Amino acid sequence: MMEYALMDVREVMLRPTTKDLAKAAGVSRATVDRVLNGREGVKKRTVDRVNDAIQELGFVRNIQAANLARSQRYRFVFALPRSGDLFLEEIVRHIDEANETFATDLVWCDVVHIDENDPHSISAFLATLDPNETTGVAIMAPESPQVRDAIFRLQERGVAALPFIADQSTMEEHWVGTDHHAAGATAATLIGRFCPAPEGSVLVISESMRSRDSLERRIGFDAEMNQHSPGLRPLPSLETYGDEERAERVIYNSVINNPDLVGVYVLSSEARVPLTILNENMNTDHLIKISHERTPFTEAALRNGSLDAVIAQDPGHLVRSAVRKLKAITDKRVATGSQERIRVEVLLRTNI
Amino acid sequence: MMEYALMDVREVMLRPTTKDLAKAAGVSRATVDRVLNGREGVKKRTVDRVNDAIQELGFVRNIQAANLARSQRYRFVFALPRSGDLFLEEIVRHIDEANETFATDLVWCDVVHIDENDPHSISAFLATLDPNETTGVAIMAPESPQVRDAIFRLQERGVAALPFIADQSTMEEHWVGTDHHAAGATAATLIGRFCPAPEGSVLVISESMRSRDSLERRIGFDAEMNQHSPGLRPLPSLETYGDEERAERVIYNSVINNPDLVGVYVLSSEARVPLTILNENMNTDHLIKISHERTPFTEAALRNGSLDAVIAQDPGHLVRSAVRKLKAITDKRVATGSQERIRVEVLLRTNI
DNA sequence: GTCATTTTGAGGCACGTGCATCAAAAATAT
DNA sequence: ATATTTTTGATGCACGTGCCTCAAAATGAC
Repeated sequence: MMEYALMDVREVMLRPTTKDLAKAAGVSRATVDRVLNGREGVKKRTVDRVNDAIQELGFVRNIQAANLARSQRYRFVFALPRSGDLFLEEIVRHIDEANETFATDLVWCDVVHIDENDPHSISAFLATLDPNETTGVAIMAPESPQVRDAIFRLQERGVAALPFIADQSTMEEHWVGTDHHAAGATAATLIGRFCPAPEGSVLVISESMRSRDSLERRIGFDAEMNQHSPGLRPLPSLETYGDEERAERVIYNSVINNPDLVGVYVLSSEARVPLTILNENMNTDHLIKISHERTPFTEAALRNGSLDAVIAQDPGHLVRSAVRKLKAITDKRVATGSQERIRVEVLLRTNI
Repeated sequence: MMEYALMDVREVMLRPTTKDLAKAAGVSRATVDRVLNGREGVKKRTVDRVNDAIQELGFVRNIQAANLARSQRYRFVFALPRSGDLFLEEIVRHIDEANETFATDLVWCDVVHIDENDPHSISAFLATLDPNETTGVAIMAPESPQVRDAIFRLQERGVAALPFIADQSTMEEHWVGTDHHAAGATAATLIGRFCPAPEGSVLVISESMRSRDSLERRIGFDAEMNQHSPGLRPLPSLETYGDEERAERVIYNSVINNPDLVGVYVLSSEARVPLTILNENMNTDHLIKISHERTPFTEAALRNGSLDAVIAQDPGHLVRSAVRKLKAITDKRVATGSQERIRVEVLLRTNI
């Protein structure tokens, strides 16, 4: 067949340079430079001529060379909540890994811990960032007017900003995270299909229902339950507020008061506390249990069967996607492609 | 709290250059160049001194600058089977997308179709590749001595080679794909848990069982079934050989002869033919059906409920990982990090 | 027309590395 | 010691772009 013989003998198509652009547009390299970098003092007619030439030649700026020329380095800050959360630990671990992955791209990331419940201090922190030493910030913080304004001012000063995992509704084009509604719905699908009996009530446990992602997961969960598992009855969300004693009390009460319990959905990213309570103090082997995020704890729980499924977002992917997006913003590119969509992953014992 | 005030005031740590290296090692830049690029005629003592300095300074070569200097470009070839397979079409689509994603890295990928069943022609094709115009090849072809040897000769000529999706057992360090055993086991887990009844037989359909991945999936599937769903009885694999008439005949017979059928597992990446046969000609709504790979067909089937789950590997991720690995081999780096592990994904209606 | 102003061109250095040449120094052989 | 060979240094250009300066040309105002 030898079909490969028909392959394009690709004459080594060199990419056009600014020199080629200048020649094609009939201007000097200095003018090309002025247009490319948006400098003042170029007549509209000339700008158009250059842009036409860009189109015609399919010119793409060689970013490596540009970065070299201006010794550009990227220094990104991840502003994360201070917390013992295992999921956050994973995130930090992957930021370290990203520092190796992106070393050749001259990217360096630092982690700074913020007080997620104090919008004022977050805003103050963002105000301290100097565009000369910080290229961009990935911010994981709940929405608030102060934070929103601080992000806005940050961008005006020329620092790229990107909501990270927790979303800021004002800038939905730019953010990194999963579709919480779909995640909740997927938890519902799994509980619905894993339950041997079509009837019973389902416990929903969360650290808090104040954040937008918790609410959206809950809405997705309920919608899916109602529509496809009408026999199952999701109970009102139990909130633990990160307090173990309180968690133990409310969970215990709820299990006692709902003898028809068939499943448990731990909605927040910290699954260890509620699951430990359920497994150690009560006989809940027969319950279908689903939680969020891959951590050493949830992995072990999947393996030993005390957890039936985990809905996860890949922390490494989240971090890398954030870095790529911040880099794209800095380079004034559009971060493109399916690569930046964070999947709602389903983890079972067999595909950890 | 102002914890951020404690943050490292990072004096803009510039990465050391070859100049710094030369000074630290007490040699000239020319000698540093000789050592870095493994040229002849440098005394062992001097080589050691330079390497010590590299360690000490933590020198990392600036690949962008290096590529610029030698106008390096990467041209990779994806050698894929010729076929109307929807999964392959997705792969090709993502190669196109990767050409945009990696444009700024001076990477270009071409697709070449090979005859997967003719090792001789594959070997002949690989022999035509000129290192001057082809930097590396991702090869999706079943194992065979001819192909193995051709890959070996290719590498000797200085062309990077990477088994793609289909694995070559001789080079397991370098390959891109999923753990087939885990994929099969995951299919078994899902069928086991989705089935309302704990008893019955399960149909396993494949285009062919000659390839290693099919065998491994089957082994993983059976092992998981035996251990965790002892009541379910997986039937011997039905092979369609890509022949629709044959497929219709064998599937029809199997459904008739096994009235206790509770589930179907379509093992190969082409799910359209068997699923269409099942859905159109027989009443199989009550069966749990699972297949592989995300394609427009499987997506639609998940949405309309005619398919219960899809075990998938992200085609975009596969392609990008292959590109990154080929690039790393070319740059003589080690492709590092969790990023290169291809996950066994579970797709349900709610997380497509 | 002259003058001021805006727009453009020409040229050069820098970024960090690869690669080449030629001379100087050091090591080794005779 | 001298001749030969091996090892090292000095230097310079190239890659594609950013950024700077100074002069030339074009344009507009009067």
